[in-house]
Amino acid sequence: MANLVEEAKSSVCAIIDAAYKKAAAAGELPEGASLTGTVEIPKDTANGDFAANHAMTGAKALHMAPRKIAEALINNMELSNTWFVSAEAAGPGFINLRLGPKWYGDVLAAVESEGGDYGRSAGLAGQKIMVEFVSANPTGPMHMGNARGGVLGDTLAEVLSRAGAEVQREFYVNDAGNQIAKFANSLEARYLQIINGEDSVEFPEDGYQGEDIKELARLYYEEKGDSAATKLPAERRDELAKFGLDRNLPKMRADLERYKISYDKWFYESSLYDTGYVRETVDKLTQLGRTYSKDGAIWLKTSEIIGENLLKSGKTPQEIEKLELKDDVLRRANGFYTYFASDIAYHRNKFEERGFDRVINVWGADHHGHVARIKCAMDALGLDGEHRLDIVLMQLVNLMRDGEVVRMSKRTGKAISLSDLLDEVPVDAVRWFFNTKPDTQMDFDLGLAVRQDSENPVYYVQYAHARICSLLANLAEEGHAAPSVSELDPALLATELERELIKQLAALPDELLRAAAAYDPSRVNRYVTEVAARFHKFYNACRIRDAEKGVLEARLKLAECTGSVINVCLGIVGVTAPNKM
RNA sequence: GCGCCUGUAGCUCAGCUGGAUAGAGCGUUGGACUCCGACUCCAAAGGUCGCAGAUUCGAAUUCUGUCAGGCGUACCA
Repeated sequence: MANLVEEAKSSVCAIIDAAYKKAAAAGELPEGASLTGTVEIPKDTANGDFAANHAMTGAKALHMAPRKIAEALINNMELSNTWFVSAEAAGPGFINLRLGPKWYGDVLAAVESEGGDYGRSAGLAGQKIMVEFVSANPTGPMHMGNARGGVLGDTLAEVLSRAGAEVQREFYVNDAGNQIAKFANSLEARYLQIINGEDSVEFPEDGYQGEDIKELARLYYEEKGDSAATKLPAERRDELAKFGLDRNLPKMRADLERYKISYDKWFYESSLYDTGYVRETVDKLTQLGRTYSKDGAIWLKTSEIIGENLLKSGKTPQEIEKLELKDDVLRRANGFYTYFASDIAYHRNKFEERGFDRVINVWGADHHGHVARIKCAMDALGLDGEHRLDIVLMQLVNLMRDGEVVRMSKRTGKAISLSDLLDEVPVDAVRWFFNTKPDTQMDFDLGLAVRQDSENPVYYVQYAHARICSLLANLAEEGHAAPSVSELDPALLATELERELIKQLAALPDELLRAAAAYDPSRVNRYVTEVAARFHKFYNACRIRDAEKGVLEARLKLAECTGSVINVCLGIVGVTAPNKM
């Protein structure tokens, strides 16, 4: 679990701290101040491998010019027995330090010894986190939004896990409530139309228009004949809905599997009703004084709860007034609970019954009106939704065909489903493509996707991996195996390109921590693309086969470590790392 | 109206906790294997960081205002 970048940065701070004490003792700098600052990696390596700004931030406290402070610190700096070989003052007062061979060797040693676990850290150790994603409506096939959400959720979960958290992936099956009633009504209409003719039954106005509904009704008819036509409508609808879900859910599972997503748990909304948990949760809110009755319905005092939170965070009553907060119905006048009520119960279950410290939901941006409400409901239950429930809102995907937007609606019947997409575009390309920052809108042009061969950076990265594999295989045949790091002299990796590549390998642990902290797994794409780029540059400029034995082996080792890191990263994104292409 | 998200090169996007001359890919133009995989590499051209103020040694980054686009604002889910 080594993080050589972090360790080097702390080392810089310690070195500067020691230098300050020595300089103060020698009377070169005023005593009694504590020098703090940040250490960063300069864009331009002409400015060293690490740059510290301690002299600049300390200028006021020491009443001296930053540049003078930097010089005094450097004069009193002890670099022997550190990773660094030189330090110099630069620019307005930066202290720039340069790494020596030992550090580069230590990076390769970490990659070698940790292998597939390289990049893991303990930053989130002890945290039990749930990532709930996709949770597509089981009444129809999954669409492009689900495709994006699937990659985001799955990759985010992986990144959190590698940052040390205990992560569970969950799919919430909305197999209850109003949309299931609509599903049943639609199936019933199609079924009766098959038996009695198109015009015999009017299709429900808010029904699901899709071809898949007709298909399910047809399947049911083929299996059961017209036996259900004479049954009581309620019984018939229940049977049809069950039939539909029993076919849709396994298909979803299979599509997701093909997409390389597997869940730890499929959680059924209906179970919350079966056990009375929804009612109990609403009752609890009532006992807490957070509901009221009006027009025959039960309402949650959303505006009151959110208002209290905003007051605490420093908003004025006037500002809150302007937001025109509204309350929400939990139980309708007809006696049925709303989706909101069951969602509150579901989230309460995640925290109270299953003990997650943190819960992350990946939602489409069209659900964002729901975010504040569900958090506030958790607050009302004393579950601190504000801090423990995070919603990743993902902007929707515009599906394009021939430059025109295709509307993604289940009801138009024209939507391109996830399985259609995977028929047209390789899984590797789709997973890579959808692993982008959640909050940007994106267009997905099917025509473009098909010819996404050489244009897609995923192939660039995969090519680097294949190249490394074949290099290792070829040289092994010639009797050159990569030695263990302990057997090679890292000083032989002396060119700028080799060192740039090693520095990039060293950055993985930090990169994964940042991706986890920002809920932005797309950082892995950019990171590994840069690994591949630096490898290609190195490979192009540094011959391996014809080099002197020590150099050859050191470079071979570097290639092997690079391949290992690429393999780890592609694994996180869910993309294959081929040995040849 | 109100709220959330987004405006950086022709296109798609990076840009860390405010740091040094704002970067990459694609596209365009030109170049590099008799050589470990040319699905690669090198180079050039391309910028009012939406706009206007404020904060400070220093702003694409923070704050305020403003313009543009997306989404939301149901006894739907």
